[in-house]
Amino acid sequence: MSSQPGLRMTQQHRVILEEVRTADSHPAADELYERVRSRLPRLSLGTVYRNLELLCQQGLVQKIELAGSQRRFDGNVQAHYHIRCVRCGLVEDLPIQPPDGLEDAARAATDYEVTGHRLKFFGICPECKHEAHREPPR
Amino acid sequence: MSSQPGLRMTQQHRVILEEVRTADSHPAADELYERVRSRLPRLSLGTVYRNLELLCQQGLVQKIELAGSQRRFDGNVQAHYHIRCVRCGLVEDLPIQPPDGLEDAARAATDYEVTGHRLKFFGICPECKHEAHREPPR
DNA sequence: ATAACTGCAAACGTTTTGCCAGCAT
DNA sequence: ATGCTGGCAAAACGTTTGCAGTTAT
Repeated sequence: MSSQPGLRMTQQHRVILEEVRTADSHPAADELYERVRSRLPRLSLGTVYRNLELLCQQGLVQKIELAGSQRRFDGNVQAHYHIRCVRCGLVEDLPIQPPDGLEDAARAATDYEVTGHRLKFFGICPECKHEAHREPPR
Repeated sequence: MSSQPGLRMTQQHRVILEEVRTADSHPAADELYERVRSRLPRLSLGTVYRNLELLCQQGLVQKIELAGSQRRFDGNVQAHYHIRCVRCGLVEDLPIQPPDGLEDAARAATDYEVTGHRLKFFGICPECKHEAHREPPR
């Protein structure tokens, strides 16, 4: 891997990637920071952000954009959708197929050169359904 | 309108709503701040945020979440999708229908109580297609 | 009198940046 | 020697909050 000119695969780079990939939830930068710090205690938060940005550019990690709250990251770069619990903020993968002809419908409706889409569902996770009353995410 | 107990329709409230609705693009809070300030020069940015929050709660305005950049607001609260230009950041409405059975497919794939979804397309707007090289959004 | 709202400024949390040292090439 | 990278700390950014004064009920 890492074939771009002048790109070094450092320890930090590798460990951060490993941790995004092994995280069960879709971690935010500061959660990742904690996780990686247990392996590289001198790591700085700035480095986490810098490396996540690099990993995204290399297509090894995906940003999950949800403005207003924190950005989250996903080590699974296959096309897939997410569902987010509106109570606790948890984000999970949702293994469903892209609807047929979705982007074609978009192309028919606009002059944009359509390059992709993002589909996110909202709902209440099983745990929150049962724990009736909880603190909202933020 | 405005029938909740203890909710006042102030000048700021009304003008902010008018400006979200008349804005051609989907404005961010600070763009709105500028627009409204040309009509109410002493208005503060805090008031813009507070009123946008109220307007969202009343269902008169919709937040468009795109983390990493700013939050944007939409005076059109009908169900509709958006397309965003990956070069210049412009957000426009996209008048297509929700795919049939989309949320049902999600329900089948998860234990969440699915309450909604958000679908956003990405692409390159006609203007950017022609102006070949431009500054990226941020 | 009470409660809702405003302007202003300070505080907040997240992300980005500048700087200098270290290390791989 | 060069240049990418890291740690650290400061800055920047968008957003929220506390406060004191104002206005409508």
